Amino acid sequence: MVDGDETEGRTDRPRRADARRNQKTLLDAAAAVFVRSGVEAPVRDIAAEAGVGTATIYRHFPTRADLIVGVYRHQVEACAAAGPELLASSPTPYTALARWIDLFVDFLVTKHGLAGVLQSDNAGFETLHAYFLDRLVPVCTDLLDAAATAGEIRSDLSAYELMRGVGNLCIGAENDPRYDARRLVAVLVTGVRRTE
Amino acid sequence: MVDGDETEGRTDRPRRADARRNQKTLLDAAAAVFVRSGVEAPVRDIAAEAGVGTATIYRHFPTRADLIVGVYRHQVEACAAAGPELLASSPTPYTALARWIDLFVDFLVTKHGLAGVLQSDNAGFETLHAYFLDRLVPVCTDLLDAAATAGEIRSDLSAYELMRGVGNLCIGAENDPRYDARRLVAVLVTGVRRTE
DNA sequence: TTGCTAAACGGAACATCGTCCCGTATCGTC
DNA sequence: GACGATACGGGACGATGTTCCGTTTAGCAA
Repeated sequence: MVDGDETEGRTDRPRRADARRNQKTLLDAAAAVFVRSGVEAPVRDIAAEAGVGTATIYRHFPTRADLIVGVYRHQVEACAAAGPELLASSPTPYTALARWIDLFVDFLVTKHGLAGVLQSDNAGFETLHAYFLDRLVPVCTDLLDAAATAGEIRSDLSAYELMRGVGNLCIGAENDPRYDARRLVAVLVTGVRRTE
Repeated sequence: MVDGDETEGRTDRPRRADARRNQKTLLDAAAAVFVRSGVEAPVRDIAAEAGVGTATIYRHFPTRADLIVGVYRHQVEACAAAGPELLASSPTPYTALARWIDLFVDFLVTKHGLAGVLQSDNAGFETLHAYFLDRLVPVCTDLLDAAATAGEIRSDLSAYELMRGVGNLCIGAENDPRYDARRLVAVLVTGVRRTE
């Protein structure tokens, strides 16, 4: 697999050196602005931070989703990789599932507004939604299946639904001291446990 | 309590007859547009539907939140009123809680985008958030307290958190057949049950 | 080294949307 | 019927996403 090839419709490696440099600059700038102003920061702000024109952003990242994916890809991949590891190292599959979801929640709540935009019905974010799903749902499915096989959890819940639920619970968690997304997710995860 | 007086900073009854008529017209138009295009429909669309200028909307409803509250007030009030009734008519407080939450979820998932906007960190929606909270959190608190007193549920969860969690789970539920908010909420509610 | 071309760039231009302003029309009263 | 306060409409303004187009530049070849 060539380096520039990412997920399906993704931006590939530009031919010219300056363009490659700019792509990196943009990712760094976007990361900085995302931390400061959230993932919905104006395109102009990101362009200014990077010291480039707005069109340059659109050339490298046709949609904001592509930019977000670019910025967070490594962490998403790490999360995906953690699934099998946890399954191997945890006492029971259910424990692995719970720990993995904790990881996912930690990731989401530290990214300003990411959970919200993940669920936004705004056009142009399907790519983002799709990337997260493609990458993480299979991992979650494995964890879920293992726990179900072990008889630890109810089996009428799909990984997709669980992940959507967890993601939704993380929305708006970063700026409300009265709302602790981690606790709510813990309650949800308790709820998937087989009750008998 | 006088009719025109609503929740705190709310719009009061206009003096002139045409203005009163317009207020009603606007509520009807907004309701229609909300159904068609969701609660985030452009102000201009609502104005067009009502056959008035955009300024007229702002005069009657300074923020979009005021308009949304106006449209859904009756249903929110009904939901609030249902709390004590369910508590009286249900076999156990936990059952009442579960049923009441079902009611709330039914309300949310049938209103395009309402759950999303309820949780939007967008300025101008605090009024909406506040109205829902002021009206429903006390009701939920009573149900929660009753169930906690009966020893049916864990007691480390506030009504605020629970309602936020339920609201979040309803986000984006209307246009995704793979995601059943009701089921996820049911899982969450199962999770609050005392497990032992 | 120099010259050429495609790639890449920047910023202005355009579209959309929320919000506000101001000149005009209308209601309700005297 | 006239007058003043109330309400109205639509255009103006600012912010933001997106696209267009004239200009610059990297990379290659002569």
